[in-house]
Amino acid sequence: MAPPKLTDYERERLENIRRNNEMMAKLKVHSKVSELSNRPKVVTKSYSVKSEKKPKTETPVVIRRSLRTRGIPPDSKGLDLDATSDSNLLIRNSPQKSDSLVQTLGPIPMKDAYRGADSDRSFIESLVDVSNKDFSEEKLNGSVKKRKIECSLKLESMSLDPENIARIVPGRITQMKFFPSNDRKMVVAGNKFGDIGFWNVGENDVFLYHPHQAPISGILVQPHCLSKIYTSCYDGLVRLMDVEKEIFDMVYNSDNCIYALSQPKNEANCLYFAEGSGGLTVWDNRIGKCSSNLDLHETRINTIDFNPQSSQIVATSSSDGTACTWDLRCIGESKLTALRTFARKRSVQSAYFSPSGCSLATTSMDNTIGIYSGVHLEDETSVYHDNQTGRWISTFRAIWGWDDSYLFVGNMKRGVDVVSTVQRATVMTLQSPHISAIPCRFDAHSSEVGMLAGATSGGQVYIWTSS
DNA sequence: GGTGTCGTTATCATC
DNA sequence: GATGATCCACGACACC
Repeated sequence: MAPPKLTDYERERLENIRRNNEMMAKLKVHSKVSELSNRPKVVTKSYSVKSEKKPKTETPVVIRRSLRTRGIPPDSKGLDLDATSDSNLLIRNSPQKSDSLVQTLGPIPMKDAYRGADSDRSFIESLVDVSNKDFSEEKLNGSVKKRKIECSLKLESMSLDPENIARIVPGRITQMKFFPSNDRKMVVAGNKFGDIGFWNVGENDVFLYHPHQAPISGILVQPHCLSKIYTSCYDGLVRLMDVEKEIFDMVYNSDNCIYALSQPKNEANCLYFAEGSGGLTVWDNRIGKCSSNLDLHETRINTIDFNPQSSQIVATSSSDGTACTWDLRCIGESKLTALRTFARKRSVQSAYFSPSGCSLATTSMDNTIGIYSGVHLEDETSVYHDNQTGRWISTFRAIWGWDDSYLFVGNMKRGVDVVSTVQRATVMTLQSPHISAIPCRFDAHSSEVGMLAGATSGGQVYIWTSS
């Protein structure tokens, strides 16, 4: 088959991509964190390219738009799996679709997605090893053991060791998670370009992959099999990174953006993702199909969170200005109605259940953090918090710590505000001279009390620890 | 009510 | 230290 004819514009962009890839290789994305952290000043300076000319453009952002949003009637021919003829793919700043730049549908070998200069073999083998080890121990101890956390967090003891700072991906981090492992302190982060980076906290190596073409909207490390990691993306795809098979498999492909990804505890068979304008899609892995497609909100759903005590109860937050709780047992009814609706004055960026499942915390663009408690979450408290992040910083989302006492949320002065649910106020701010940007996305380690990861729009991850 | 435009915000590489 | 590029979040506003 003859190669597609390219316009000057497309040739220029391909050349940019090639230069970009060369730069990433020379940068040694598989880099030494020590090089970053040994600097006398803040670590953000460390990603600069020494004697390298940076390409002007990054990998193009492929945006999917639904037929509905483009005012086109539904396609009667169904999904066209030939990427080169997929008219739903638009390249930003490009007036026409480009055959060479559209995303790959189907599985991508990890070796093709890898962006590091050195081999990722050690990373792959260690992840497979630790996954098997964790799984065997779990089987020995009786499966699905719920790990009880003795929570005795002293906020004052939380500190930021410069060794625990790394730039994991280029550009803005949109999602970041700890591996749900008791002994492994591994962080995985996704950025706006569709990259996924891995960092073993404290170690030197960072491993970067490029499985998606647009902002990463969800990362799910399977708790009972750490070598399987689901990712969702604005490009409309859900992928499964299977480290044993060494591929990024394609699970789901949509014309709509996917804004969030979630899964109930101990329920590996189903995936829930926020699709398009207010939709919640339920994907059943056993049959490889959607089992439900629910229209829950007027506009995009930003987060999906399951109640830790009841996997049938889920909370959604939406840009329509509400957070809602839902009972999925009623999913068969003609129209699912919310158990409760929590109305805010502006869009709601997150709604998370507390570790006990007894409270719900929302973060909204109306500059509040809402805390709901009581048997039916009827008791409402609003704590003022400046959530005006603008377009360059990922929106703030207050997360719970290791019990129902505290919430952690970034602030515009490069600190981490700690909100006490008892005092109903911000009681402390974690700060450090080592922080060079605003930490906007957070995750609390599942078993290590006091280990909190914060991610920035510059690709850095900061790990606070408690002594 | 729907659509389009614009202002706001921070980070980082380059000069 | 100053400057320019970034660009898919959101809300205000104008216009139809």
